[in-house]
Amino acid sequence: MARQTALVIDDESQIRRAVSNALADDFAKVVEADTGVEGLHLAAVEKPSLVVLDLGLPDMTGVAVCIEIRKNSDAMILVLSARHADQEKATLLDAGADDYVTKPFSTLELKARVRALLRRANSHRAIAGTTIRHEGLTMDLEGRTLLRDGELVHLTPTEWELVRVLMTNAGKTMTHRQLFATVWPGRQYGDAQQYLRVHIANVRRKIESNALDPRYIFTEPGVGYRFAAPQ
Amino acid sequence: MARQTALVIDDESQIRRAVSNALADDFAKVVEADTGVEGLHLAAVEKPSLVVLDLGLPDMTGVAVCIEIRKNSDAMILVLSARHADQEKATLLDAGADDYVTKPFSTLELKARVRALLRRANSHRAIAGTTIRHEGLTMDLEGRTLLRDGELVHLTPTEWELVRVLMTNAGKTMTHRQLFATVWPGRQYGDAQQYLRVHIANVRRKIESNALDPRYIFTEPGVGYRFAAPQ
DNA sequence: CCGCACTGTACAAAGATTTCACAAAGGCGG
DNA sequence: CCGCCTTTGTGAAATCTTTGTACAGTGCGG
Repeated sequence: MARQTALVIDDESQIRRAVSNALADDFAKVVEADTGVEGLHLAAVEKPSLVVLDLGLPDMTGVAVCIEIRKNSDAMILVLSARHADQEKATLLDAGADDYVTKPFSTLELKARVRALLRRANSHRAIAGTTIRHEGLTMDLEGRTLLRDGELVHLTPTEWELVRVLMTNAGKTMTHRQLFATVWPGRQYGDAQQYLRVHIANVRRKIESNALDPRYIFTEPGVGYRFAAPQ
Repeated sequence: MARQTALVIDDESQIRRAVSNALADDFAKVVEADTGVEGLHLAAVEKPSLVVLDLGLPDMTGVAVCIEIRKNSDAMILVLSARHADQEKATLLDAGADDYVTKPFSTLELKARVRALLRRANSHRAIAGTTIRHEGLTMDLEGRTLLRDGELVHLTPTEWELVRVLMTNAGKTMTHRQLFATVWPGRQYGDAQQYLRVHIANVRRKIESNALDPRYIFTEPGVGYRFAAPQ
Protein backbone atom coordinates (compact mmCIF):
# COMPACT_ATOMS: atom_id res chain seq x y z
CA MET A 1 0.00 0.00 0.00
CA ALA A 2 1.30 3.43 -0.94
CA ARG A 3 2.61 5.56 1.88
CA GLN A 4 0.42 8.56 2.48
CA THR A 5 -0.12 11.71 4.51
CA ALA A 6 -2.37 12.10 7.54
CA LEU A 7 -3.64 15.30 9.14
CA VAL A 8 -4.47 15.68 12.84
CA ILE A 9 -6.64 18.64 13.90
CA ASP A 10 -6.83 19.14 17.67
CA ASP A 11 -6.30 22.07 19.99
CA GLU A 12 -4.84 20.01 22.82
CA SER A 13 -1.19 19.39 22.09
CA GLN A 14 -1.15 16.30 24.27
CA ILE A 15 -3.81 14.48 22.33
CA ARG A 16 -2.35 15.73 19.08
CA ARG A 17 0.96 14.14 19.92
CA ALA A 18 -0.61 10.86 21.02
CA VAL A 19 -2.59 10.57 17.81
CA SER A 20 0.35 11.51 15.59
CA ASN A 21 2.38 8.86 17.29
CA ALA A 22 -0.22 6.20 16.70
CA LEU A 23 -0.42 7.14 13.02
CA ALA A 24 3.33 7.26 12.44
CA ASP A 25 3.47 3.53 11.67
CA ASP A 26 0.97 3.69 8.88
CA PHE A 27 1.71 7.03 7.27
CA ALA A 28 4.75 8.47 5.60
CA LYS A 29 3.97 11.93 6.89
CA VAL A 30 1.75 13.28 9.66
CA VAL A 31 0.95 17.00 9.83
CA GLU A 32 -0.75 18.76 12.72
CA ALA A 33 -3.07 21.75 13.09
CA ASP A 34 -4.44 23.30 16.28
CA THR A 35 -7.30 25.28 14.77
CA GLY A 36 -10.00 24.60 12.22
CA VAL A 37 -8.72 27.25 9.85
CA GLU A 38 -5.21 25.92 9.85
CA GLY A 39 -6.58 22.42 9.44
CA LEU A 40 -8.44 23.40 6.29
CA HIS A 41 -5.34 25.07 4.92
CA LEU A 42 -3.22 21.97 5.49
CA ALA A 43 -5.93 19.73 4.07
CA ALA A 44 -5.74 21.73 0.85
CA VAL A 45 -1.96 21.84 0.71
CA GLU A 46 -0.96 18.38 1.90
CA LYS A 47 -3.77 16.35 0.28
CA PRO A 48 -3.97 13.91 3.19
CA SER A 49 -5.75 10.59 2.75
CA LEU A 50 -6.83 10.63 6.39
CA VAL A 51 -8.00 13.45 8.64
CA VAL A 52 -8.41 12.92 12.39
CA LEU A 53 -10.64 15.72 13.64
CA ASP A 54 -11.31 16.58 17.27
CA LEU A 55 -14.59 18.30 18.06
CA GLY A 56 -14.62 21.36 20.28
CA LEU A 57 -12.06 23.41 18.38
CA PRO A 58 -11.85 27.05 19.47
CA ASP A 59 -12.62 28.62 16.08
CA MET A 60 -15.01 26.36 14.13
CA THR A 61 -17.58 23.62 14.75
CA GLY A 62 -16.67 20.11 13.76
CA VAL A 63 -19.52 20.00 11.28
CA ALA A 64 -18.24 23.11 9.51
CA VAL A 65 -14.75 21.63 9.21
CA CYS A 66 -16.13 18.37 7.80
CA ILE A 67 -18.20 20.15 5.21
CA GLU A 68 -15.33 22.33 4.07
CA ILE A 69 -12.92 19.42 3.78
CA ARG A 70 -15.46 17.44 1.78
CA LYS A 71 -15.78 20.26 -0.72
CA ASN A 72 -12.45 19.45 -2.31
CA SER A 73 -11.14 16.21 -0.93
CA ASP A 74 -12.29 12.66 -0.47
CA ALA A 75 -9.98 11.97 2.44
CA MET A 76 -11.31 9.66 5.11
CA ILE A 77 -12.47 11.72 8.10
CA LEU A 78 -12.31 10.21 11.60
CA VAL A 79 -13.96 12.30 14.30
CA LEU A 80 -12.92 12.32 17.97
CA SER A 81 -15.44 13.40 20.56
CA ALA A 82 -15.88 13.40 24.30
CA ARG A 83 -19.63 13.20 24.26
CA HIS A 84 -21.36 10.33 22.59
CA ALA A 85 -24.74 11.84 21.92
CA ASP A 86 -26.41 9.88 19.12
CA GLN A 87 -27.82 13.07 17.70
CA GLU A 88 -24.36 14.57 17.28
CA LYS A 89 -22.98 11.37 15.82
CA ALA A 90 -25.63 11.35 13.12
CA THR A 91 -25.04 15.01 12.34
CA LEU A 92 -21.33 14.47 11.85
CA LEU A 93 -21.81 11.48 9.58
CA ASP A 94 -24.31 13.52 7.58
CA ALA A 95 -21.67 16.23 7.21
CA GLY A 96 -19.34 13.74 5.55
CA ALA A 97 -17.41 12.10 8.39
CA ASP A 98 -16.55 8.44 7.88
CA ASP A 99 -16.17 7.15 11.42
CA TYR A 100 -16.47 8.30 14.97
CA VAL A 101 -14.40 7.49 18.11
CA THR A 102 -15.40 8.63 21.58
CA LYS A 103 -12.82 9.77 24.09
CA PRO A 104 -11.19 8.35 26.02
CA PHE A 105 -9.78 5.84 23.51
CA SER A 106 -6.74 3.62 23.48
CA THR A 107 -3.97 3.95 20.92
CA LEU A 108 -4.69 0.42 19.81
CA GLU A 109 -8.32 1.18 19.15
CA LEU A 110 -7.44 4.26 17.16
CA LYS A 111 -4.99 2.33 15.02
CA ALA A 112 -7.51 -0.42 14.38
CA ARG A 113 -10.15 2.08 13.33
CA VAL A 114 -7.75 3.90 11.03
CA ARG A 115 -6.68 0.71 9.31
CA ALA A 116 -10.27 -0.36 8.80
CA LEU A 117 -10.94 3.03 7.28
CA LEU A 118 -8.03 2.84 4.85
CA ARG A 119 -8.87 -0.68 3.85
CA ARG A 120 -12.32 0.53 2.99
CA ALA A 121 -11.04 3.52 1.06
CA ASN A 122 -8.94 1.26 -1.14
CA SER A 123 -11.37 -1.53 -1.73
CA HIS A 124 -14.00 1.04 -2.54
CA ARG A 125 -11.94 2.37 -5.37
CA ALA A 126 -10.96 -1.04 -6.71
CA ILE A 127 -14.55 -2.23 -6.68
CA ALA A 128 -16.36 0.74 -8.14
CA GLY A 129 -18.19 -0.22 -11.29
CA THR A 130 -18.36 -4.01 -11.21
CA THR A 131 -19.38 -6.45 -8.50
CA ILE A 132 -19.31 -6.33 -4.73
CA ARG A 133 -18.92 -9.46 -2.68
CA HIS A 134 -19.32 -10.14 1.02
CA GLU A 135 -19.50 -13.64 2.43
CA GLY A 136 -22.37 -15.33 0.64
CA LEU A 137 -23.67 -12.18 -1.03
CA THR A 138 -22.66 -11.06 -4.52
CA MET A 139 -24.05 -7.89 -5.99
CA ASP A 140 -23.63 -7.19 -9.69
CA LEU A 141 -24.18 -3.49 -10.14
CA GLU A 142 -24.16 -3.66 -13.91
CA GLY A 143 -26.47 -6.59 -14.30
CA ARG A 144 -28.56 -5.51 -11.34
CA THR A 145 -28.58 -8.95 -9.79
CA LEU A 146 -28.03 -10.10 -6.23
CA LEU A 147 -26.91 -13.64 -5.47
CA ARG A 148 -27.19 -15.18 -2.03
CA ASP A 149 -25.16 -18.41 -1.81
CA GLY A 150 -25.48 -18.74 -5.57
CA GLU A 151 -29.25 -18.25 -5.56
CA LEU A 152 -30.75 -15.27 -7.32
CA VAL A 153 -32.58 -12.99 -4.87
CA HIS A 154 -35.30 -10.75 -6.23
CA LEU A 155 -35.27 -7.16 -4.97
CA THR A 156 -37.79 -4.42 -5.72
CA PRO A 157 -36.39 -1.09 -6.98
CA THR A 158 -36.53 0.48 -3.54
CA GLU A 159 -34.89 -2.50 -1.92
CA TRP A 160 -32.19 -2.59 -4.58
CA GLU A 161 -31.30 1.06 -3.99
CA LEU A 162 -31.15 0.51 -0.26
CA VAL A 163 -28.86 -2.51 -0.53
CA ARG A 164 -26.74 -0.80 -3.17
CA VAL A 165 -26.06 2.21 -0.98
CA LEU A 166 -25.35 0.04 2.04
CA MET A 167 -23.04 -2.36 0.17
CA THR A 168 -21.11 0.27 -1.73
CA ASN A 169 -20.44 1.85 1.65
CA ALA A 170 -19.87 -1.46 3.41
CA GLY A 171 -18.55 -1.02 6.94
CA LYS A 172 -19.68 2.56 7.17
CA THR A 173 -22.75 3.52 9.14
CA MET A 174 -25.20 5.33 6.88
CA THR A 175 -27.52 7.68 8.75
CA HIS A 176 -31.26 7.54 8.28
CA ARG A 177 -31.00 10.85 6.53
CA GLN A 178 -28.34 9.67 4.08
CA LEU A 179 -30.24 6.51 3.20
CA PHE A 180 -33.46 8.39 2.81
CA ALA A 181 -31.85 10.98 0.56
CA THR A 182 -30.49 8.41 -1.90
CA VAL A 183 -33.49 6.10 -1.98
CA TRP A 184 -36.18 8.78 -2.10
CA PRO A 185 -34.42 11.64 -3.85
CA GLY A 186 -36.19 14.97 -3.80
CA ARG A 187 -38.54 13.94 -1.03
CA GLN A 188 -39.16 15.60 2.33
CA TYR A 189 -37.45 13.87 5.26
CA GLY A 190 -40.75 13.45 7.13
CA ASP A 191 -41.45 9.86 8.22
CA ALA A 192 -38.21 8.57 6.77
CA GLN A 193 -37.72 6.09 9.56
CA GLN A 194 -41.13 4.57 9.00
CA TYR A 195 -40.26 3.73 5.43
CA LEU A 196 -36.73 2.68 6.17
CA ARG A 197 -37.86 0.32 8.92
CA VAL A 198 -40.29 -1.56 6.74
CA HIS A 199 -38.01 -1.77 3.71
CA ILE A 200 -35.04 -2.83 5.80
CA ALA A 201 -37.24 -5.50 7.35
CA ASN A 202 -38.26 -6.72 3.90
CA VAL A 203 -34.66 -6.84 2.71
CA ARG A 204 -33.58 -8.71 5.81
CA ARG A 205 -36.30 -11.25 5.26
CA LYS A 206 -34.80 -11.88 1.84
CA ILE A 207 -31.08 -11.99 2.61
CA GLU A 208 -30.67 -12.81 6.30
CA SER A 209 -31.19 -16.38 7.41
CA ASN A 210 -31.81 -15.26 10.98
CA ALA A 211 -33.24 -11.76 11.44
CA LEU A 212 -32.42 -11.72 15.15
CA ASP A 213 -28.71 -12.27 14.52
CA PRO A 214 -28.06 -10.50 11.23
CA ARG A 215 -24.96 -11.28 9.20
CA TYR A 216 -25.23 -8.41 6.78
CA ILE A 217 -27.35 -5.44 7.79
CA PHE A 218 -26.77 -4.09 11.28
CA THR A 219 -28.80 -1.50 13.16
CA GLU A 220 -27.01 1.46 14.75
CA PRO A 221 -29.65 2.65 17.19
CA GLY A 222 -30.40 6.33 16.94
CA VAL A 223 -28.12 6.74 13.94
CA GLY A 224 -28.85 4.49 10.99
CA TYR A 225 -27.83 1.16 9.41
CA ARG A 226 -24.55 -0.42 8.47
CA PHE A 227 -23.68 -3.21 6.02
CA ALA A 228 -21.27 -5.74 7.56
CA ALA A 229 -18.96 -4.80 10.35
CA PRO A 230 -15.65 -3.80 11.73
CA GLN A 231 -15.19 -4.46 15.51
CA MET B 1 -3.83 -10.38 -28.05
CA ALA B 2 -3.21 -8.06 -30.99
CA ARG B 3 -1.08 -5.01 -30.34
CA GLN B 4 -3.08 -1.86 -30.59
CA THR B 5 -3.10 1.91 -30.22
CA ALA B 6 -4.26 3.87 -27.17
CA LEU B 7 -5.12 7.57 -26.91
CA VAL B 8 -4.72 9.63 -23.73
CA ILE B 9 -6.62 12.94 -23.49
CA ASP B 10 -5.63 15.08 -20.51
CA ASP B 11 -4.55 18.67 -20.06
CA GLU B 12 -2.14 17.95 -17.21
CA SER B 13 1.13 16.70 -18.69
CA GLN B 14 2.03 14.93 -15.47
CA ILE B 15 -1.02 12.70 -15.45
CA ARG B 16 -0.75 12.23 -19.20
CA ARG B 17 2.73 10.86 -18.80
CA ALA B 18 1.78 8.61 -15.89
CA VAL B 19 -1.10 7.11 -17.83
CA SER B 20 0.93 6.67 -21.01
CA ASN B 21 3.54 4.87 -19.02
CA ALA B 22 1.02 2.50 -17.50
CA LEU B 23 -0.39 1.73 -20.94
CA ALA B 24 2.98 1.19 -22.62
CA ASP B 25 3.04 -2.48 -21.58
CA ASP B 26 -0.22 -3.34 -23.24
CA PHE B 27 -0.23 -1.18 -26.34
CA ALA B 28 2.01 -0.97 -29.37
CA LYS B 29 1.52 2.78 -29.63
CA VAL B 30 0.26 5.44 -27.24
CA VAL B 31 -0.66 8.90 -28.53
CA GLU B 32 -1.43 11.94 -26.37
CA ALA B 33 -3.69 14.98 -26.68
CA ASP B 34 -4.05 17.91 -24.30
CA THR B 35 -7.36 19.30 -25.55
CA GLY B 36 -10.70 17.81 -26.53
CA VAL B 37 -10.41 19.02 -30.10
CA GLU B 38 -7.01 17.49 -30.59
CA GLY B 39 -8.25 14.32 -28.93
CA LEU B 40 -11.09 13.98 -31.42
CA HIS B 41 -8.69 14.55 -34.28
CA LEU B 42 -6.32 11.85 -33.08
CA ALA B 43 -9.22 9.49 -32.39
CA ALA B 44 -10.18 9.82 -36.04
CA VAL B 45 -6.66 9.51 -37.41
CA GLU B 46 -5.14 6.84 -35.18
CA LYS B 47 -8.20 4.60 -34.73
CA PRO B 48 -7.29 3.70 -31.13
CA SER B 49 -8.93 0.73 -29.42
CA LEU B 50 -8.78 2.49 -26.07
CA VAL B 51 -9.31 6.14 -25.11
CA VAL B 52 -8.44 7.38 -21.62
CA LEU B 53 -10.30 10.64 -21.13
CA ASP B 54 -9.84 13.10 -18.28
CA LEU B 55 -12.77 15.29 -17.36
CA GLY B 56 -12.27 19.00 -16.89
CA LEU B 57 -10.57 19.71 -20.20
CA PRO B 58 -10.22 23.40 -21.03
CA ASP B 59 -12.14 23.37 -24.31
CA MET B 60 -14.90 20.75 -24.17
CA THR B 61 -16.99 18.86 -21.60
CA GLY B 62 -16.26 15.18 -21.09
CA VAL B 63 -19.73 14.26 -22.23
CA ALA B 64 -19.29 16.10 -25.51
CA VAL B 65 -15.99 14.34 -26.19
CA CYS B 66 -17.54 10.94 -25.47
CA ILE B 67 -20.44 11.55 -27.78
CA GLU B 68 -18.22 12.74 -30.61
CA ILE B 69 -15.86 9.79 -30.30
CA ARG B 70 -18.80 7.38 -30.27
CA LYS B 71 -20.07 8.81 -33.52
CA ASN B 72 -17.36 7.12 -35.54
CA SER B 73 -15.50 4.70 -33.33
CA ASP B 74 -16.21 1.81 -31.02
CA ALA B 75 -13.06 2.29 -28.98
CA MET B 76 -13.35 1.52 -25.29
CA ILE B 77 -13.59 4.81 -23.39
CA LEU B 78 -12.22 5.02 -19.84
CA VAL B 79 -13.04 8.24 -18.00
CA LEU B 80 -10.89 9.77 -15.25
CA SER B 81 -12.51 12.11 -12.76
CA ALA B 82 -11.74 13.78 -9.46
CA ARG B 83 -15.30 13.82 -8.26
CA HIS B 84 -17.27 10.63 -7.95
CA ALA B 85 -20.80 11.93 -8.10
CA ASP B 86 -23.14 9.14 -9.17
CA GLN B 87 -25.15 11.55 -11.22
CA GLU B 88 -22.16 12.49 -13.31
CA LYS B 89 -21.09 8.90 -13.62
CA ALA B 90 -24.46 7.90 -15.00
CA THR B 91 -24.39 10.78 -17.47
CA LEU B 92 -20.99 9.75 -18.75
CA LEU B 93 -21.97 6.11 -19.16
CA ASP B 94 -25.05 7.22 -21.05
CA ALA B 95 -22.82 9.30 -23.31
CA GLY B 96 -20.96 6.15 -24.30
CA ALA B 97 -18.15 5.78 -21.76
CA ASP B 98 -17.30 2.20 -20.79
CA ASP B 99 -15.72 2.61 -17.39
CA TYR B 100 -14.98 5.25 -14.83
CA VAL B 101 -11.99 5.70 -12.48
CA THR B 102 -11.90 8.34 -9.76
CA LYS B 103 -8.71 10.21 -9.00
CA PRO B 104 -6.48 9.65 -7.25
CA PHE B 105 -5.83 6.18 -8.66
CA SER B 106 -2.80 3.91 -8.62
CA THR B 107 -1.00 2.82 -11.78
CA LEU B 108 -1.82 -0.75 -10.87
CA GLU B 109 -5.49 -0.02 -10.64
CA LEU B 110 -5.49 1.74 -13.96
CA LYS B 111 -3.76 -1.19 -15.64
CA ALA B 112 -6.21 -3.64 -14.09
CA ARG B 113 -9.18 -1.62 -15.28
CA VAL B 114 -7.78 -1.28 -18.77
CA ARG B 115 -7.18 -5.00 -19.08
CA ALA B 116 -10.68 -5.79 -17.84
CA LEU B 117 -12.01 -3.38 -20.43
CA LEU B 118 -10.08 -4.95 -23.29
CA ARG B 119 -11.09 -8.41 -22.20
CA ARG B 120 -14.65 -7.28 -22.36
CA ALA B 121 -14.19 -5.69 -25.77
CA ASN B 122 -12.68 -8.88 -27.16
CA SER B 123 -15.12 -11.37 -25.73
CA HIS B 124 -17.87 -9.16 -26.99
CA ARG B 125 -16.42 -9.30 -30.43
CA ALA B 126 -15.76 -13.03 -30.18
CA ILE B 127 -19.42 -13.61 -29.47
CA ALA B 128 -20.64 -11.47 -32.32
CA GLY B 129 -20.96 -13.65 -35.40
CA THR B 130 -21.48 -17.03 -33.77
CA THR B 131 -24.35 -18.60 -31.90
CA ILE B 132 -25.74 -18.19 -28.42
CA ARG B 133 -27.33 -21.12 -26.67
CA HIS B 134 -29.43 -21.45 -23.56
CA GLU B 135 -31.32 -24.60 -22.67
CA GLY B 136 -33.56 -25.33 -25.65
CA LEU B 137 -32.92 -22.01 -27.39
CA THR B 138 -30.27 -21.47 -30.05
CA MET B 139 -29.76 -18.11 -31.65
CA ASP B 140 -27.67 -17.80 -34.81
CA LEU B 141 -26.70 -14.17 -35.09
CA GLU B 142 -25.24 -14.50 -38.58
CA GLY B 143 -28.02 -16.54 -40.09
CA ARG B 144 -30.60 -14.55 -38.13
CA THR B 145 -32.41 -17.68 -37.04
CA LEU B 146 -33.78 -18.83 -33.72
CA LEU B 147 -34.31 -22.50 -32.91
CA ARG B 148 -36.51 -23.68 -30.07
CA ASP B 149 -35.96 -27.39 -29.32
CA GLY B 150 -34.78 -27.78 -32.91
CA GLU B 151 -37.84 -26.07 -34.36
CA LEU B 152 -37.35 -22.86 -36.32
CA VAL B 153 -39.14 -19.93 -34.67
CA HIS B 154 -40.13 -16.99 -36.81
CA LEU B 155 -39.45 -13.55 -35.30
CA THR B 156 -40.38 -10.16 -36.73
CA PRO B 157 -37.53 -7.61 -37.02
CA THR B 158 -38.53 -5.87 -33.80
CA GLU B 159 -38.82 -9.14 -31.93
CA TRP B 160 -35.46 -10.28 -33.28
CA GLU B 161 -33.73 -7.13 -32.01
CA LEU B 162 -35.34 -7.51 -28.62
CA VAL B 163 -34.29 -11.12 -28.22
CA ARG B 164 -30.82 -10.39 -29.57
CA VAL B 165 -30.20 -7.66 -27.01
CA LEU B 166 -31.56 -9.78 -24.19
CA MET B 167 -29.61 -12.90 -25.16
CA THR B 168 -26.30 -11.16 -25.80
CA ASN B 169 -26.67 -9.73 -22.31
CA ALA B 170 -27.96 -12.93 -20.73
CA GLY B 171 -28.11 -12.77 -16.97
CA LYS B 172 -28.16 -9.00 -16.89
CA THR B 173 -31.28 -6.99 -16.28
CA MET B 174 -31.78 -4.64 -19.20
CA THR B 175 -33.73 -1.54 -18.26
CA HIS B 176 -36.72 -0.41 -20.28
CA ARG B 177 -34.64 2.51 -21.41
CA GLN B 178 -31.77 0.35 -22.63
CA LEU B 179 -34.03 -1.99 -24.54
CA PHE B 180 -35.96 0.84 -26.06
CA ALA B 181 -32.78 2.62 -27.13
CA THR B 182 -31.42 -0.38 -29.05
CA VAL B 183 -34.68 -1.54 -30.59
CA TRP B 184 -36.01 1.89 -31.58
CA PRO B 185 -32.83 3.90 -32.05
CA GLY B 186 -33.21 7.65 -32.36
CA ARG B 187 -36.72 7.65 -30.98
CA GLN B 188 -38.22 9.55 -28.05
CA TYR B 189 -38.50 7.48 -24.85
CA GLY B 190 -42.17 8.37 -24.41
CA ASP B 191 -44.44 5.32 -24.12
CA ALA B 192 -41.56 2.88 -24.34
CA GLN B 193 -43.10 0.51 -21.84
CA GLN B 194 -46.29 0.24 -23.84
CA TYR B 195 -44.46 -1.07 -26.87
CA LEU B 196 -42.05 -3.20 -24.90
CA ARG B 197 -44.92 -4.89 -23.09
CA VAL B 198 -46.64 -5.81 -26.30
CA HIS B 199 -43.56 -7.10 -28.06
CA ILE B 200 -42.28 -8.99 -25.04
CA ALA B 201 -45.69 -10.63 -24.81
CA ASN B 202 -45.49 -11.62 -28.48
CA VAL B 203 -41.99 -13.05 -28.07
CA ARG B 204 -43.02 -15.01 -25.01
CA ARG B 205 -45.93 -16.50 -26.86
CA LYS B 206 -43.44 -17.80 -29.38
CA ILE B 207 -40.66 -19.11 -27.15
CA GLU B 208 -42.10 -19.78 -23.71
CA SER B 209 -44.19 -22.89 -23.19
CA ASN B 210 -45.82 -21.41 -20.10
CA ALA B 211 -46.08 -17.62 -19.96
CA LEU B 212 -46.90 -17.64 -16.25
CA ASP B 213 -43.69 -19.44 -15.35
CA PRO B 214 -41.18 -18.23 -17.94
CA ARG B 215 -37.97 -20.16 -18.55
CA TYR B 216 -36.21 -17.51 -20.59
CA ILE B 217 -37.43 -13.95 -20.28
CA PHE B 218 -37.96 -12.72 -16.73
CA THR B 219 -39.67 -9.51 -15.66
CA GLU B 220 -37.99 -7.21 -13.16
CA PRO B 221 -40.93 -5.05 -12.13
CA GLY B 222 -40.21 -1.35 -12.25
CA VAL B 223 -36.86 -1.92 -13.95
CA GLY B 224 -36.86 -3.99 -17.09
CA TYR B 225 -36.38 -7.55 -18.38
CA ARG B 226 -33.68 -10.16 -17.96
CA PHE B 227 -32.84 -13.19 -20.12
CA ALA B 228 -32.28 -16.25 -17.91
CA ALA B 229 -30.23 -16.23 -14.72
CA PRO B 230 -26.71 -14.99 -14.06
CA GLN B 231 -23.60 -17.24 -14.26
C1' DC C 1 -57.15 -6.39 -51.95
C1' DC C 2 -54.52 -9.33 -48.58
C1' DG C 3 -51.25 -10.48 -45.21
C1' DC C 4 -48.03 -8.91 -42.08
C1' DA C 5 -45.90 -6.10 -38.70
C1' DC C 6 -46.20 -2.25 -35.87
C1' DT C 7 -48.90 1.29 -33.12
C1' DG C 8 -52.14 2.43 -29.82
C1' DT C 9 -56.11 1.59 -26.24
C1' DA C 10 -58.30 -0.61 -22.50
C1' DC C 11 -58.63 -3.20 -18.53
C1' DA C 12 -57.85 -6.98 -15.20
C1' DA C 13 -54.07 -8.99 -12.58
C1' DA C 14 -49.80 -8.77 -10.26
C1' DG C 15 -46.58 -6.26 -7.78
C1' DA C 16 -44.70 -2.45 -5.08
C1' DT C 17 -45.16 1.22 -1.82
C1' DT C 18 -47.33 3.57 1.80
C1' DT C 19 -49.78 3.59 5.92
C1' DC C 20 -51.38 1.81 10.25
C1' DA C 21 -51.32 -0.68 14.54
C1' DC C 22 -48.93 -2.86 17.83
C1' DA C 23 -45.22 -5.88 19.83
C1' DA C 24 -40.34 -6.08 21.23
C1' DA C 25 -36.04 -4.07 22.74
C1' DG C 26 -33.28 -0.76 25.02
C1' DG C 27 -32.16 3.45 27.73
C1' DC C 28 -33.10 6.27 31.83
C1' DG C 29 -34.68 8.15 36.16
C1' DG C 30 -36.33 6.81 40.30
C1' DC D 1 -35.08 -3.70 39.97
C1' DC D 2 -39.17 -1.45 37.97
C1' DG D 3 -42.04 1.14 35.04
C1' DC D 4 -41.92 4.91 31.48
C1' DC D 5 -40.65 6.46 27.17
C1' DT D 6 -38.37 6.33 22.77
C1' DT D 7 -36.81 3.69 19.04
C1' DT D 8 -37.02 -0.38 16.20
C1' DG D 9 -39.20 -4.62 14.05
C1' DT D 10 -43.21 -6.90 11.95
C1' DG D 11 -47.57 -8.19 9.97
C1' DA D 12 -51.34 -6.79 7.33
C1' DA D 13 -54.58 -3.59 4.99
C1' DA D 14 -55.07 0.17 1.72
C1' DT D 15 -53.44 2.55 -2.19
C1' DC D 16 -50.96 3.29 -6.13
C1' DT D 17 -48.08 1.66 -10.09
C1' DT D 18 -46.63 -1.51 -13.43
C1' DT D 19 -47.44 -5.43 -16.31
C1' DG D 20 -49.85 -8.98 -19.37
C1' DT D 21 -53.03 -9.50 -22.80
C1' DA D 22 -56.79 -9.02 -26.02
C1' DC D 23 -58.10 -6.37 -29.70
C1' DA D 24 -58.74 -2.65 -33.09
C1' DG D 25 -56.56 0.68 -36.15
C1' DT D 26 -52.65 2.00 -39.49
C1' DG D 27 -49.48 1.56 -43.08
C1' DC D 28 -46.88 -0.90 -46.44
C1' DG D 29 -45.37 -4.21 -50.02
C1' DG D 30 -46.84 -7.43 -53.09
